[in-house]
Amino acid sequence: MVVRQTRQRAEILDLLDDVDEFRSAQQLHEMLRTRGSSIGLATVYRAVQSLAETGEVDSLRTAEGESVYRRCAQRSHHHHLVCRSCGRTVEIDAGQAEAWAGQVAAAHGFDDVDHTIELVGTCATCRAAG
Amino acid sequence: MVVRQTRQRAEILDLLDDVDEFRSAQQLHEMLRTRGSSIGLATVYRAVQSLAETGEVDSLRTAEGESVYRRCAQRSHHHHLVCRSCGRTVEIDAGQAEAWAGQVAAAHGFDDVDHTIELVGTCATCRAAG
DNA sequence: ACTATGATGCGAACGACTCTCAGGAAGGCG
DNA sequence: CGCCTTCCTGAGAGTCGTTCGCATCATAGT
Repeated sequence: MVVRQTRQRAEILDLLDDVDEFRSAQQLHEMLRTRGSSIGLATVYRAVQSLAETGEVDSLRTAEGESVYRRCAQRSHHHHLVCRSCGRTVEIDAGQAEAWAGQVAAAHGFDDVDHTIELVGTCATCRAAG
Repeated sequence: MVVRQTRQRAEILDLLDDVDEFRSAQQLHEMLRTRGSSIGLATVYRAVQSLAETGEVDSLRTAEGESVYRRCAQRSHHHHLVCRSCGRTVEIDAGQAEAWAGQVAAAHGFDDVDHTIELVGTCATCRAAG
């Protein structure tokens, strides 16, 4: 057996289905506690990490260095355009940017190149709201 | 007066001139101590932060969430291609990728878009070395 | 030189995250 | 259905990078 089906993992996946923004393990833990769950913080950290490893959730690091998680619609590789104000997230395909990255890397003799590409801006709604 | 010229800041800039790879505040502190400096860790953190704010050094976050700093040749905006093995760093211009980012953001109604674009790979030397 | 004010260095504090370990519960087996 | 192995859980302690508080120091304008 590889990954055991537990109440806690189910609770986390349920919660992530209800949330559209990237959330930290701490936020998820607090939200679950508020919902009446007795889940522990360490468990949230462990679950969210293993979910990220298997690709069931996406993770990235905020500018402050905190890891945040989100259940994305796209299961395949993609990137994000996040609103710095409300957290609204758009999943984007970065084919062009990745092609460019590959070229640049090859031009300098680099192999096995990983890329980090994330976009943060202010969405139309938040701009209108001031 | 805005930024005072101190022995410690000078030591840090001198050190950064001698180093080509991105280094953490802790590493810089240890290197300075080894060189005989009596500089404090907090001072290194403070100096390196303000230098990053004024653009005198570049900073980025490692996958582990640690902040690392480097004095780059290019003073203008640029990105990095870093060797995951030896830390060798190439400064790259990401005009294409940035244009793409601007388009994608505009297409989704986002404004004031910041981008994070970093490339990590294995350089030719390290690949040859196995 | 004199002084105002930013900078320093130390240790304590902080926050995100991980580890330890005893108890609990999946899930395969008979 | 009950048993047993093994993995998972929860609480608290610990780790690690970073920041804060504060007394002292030193830079740079007068």
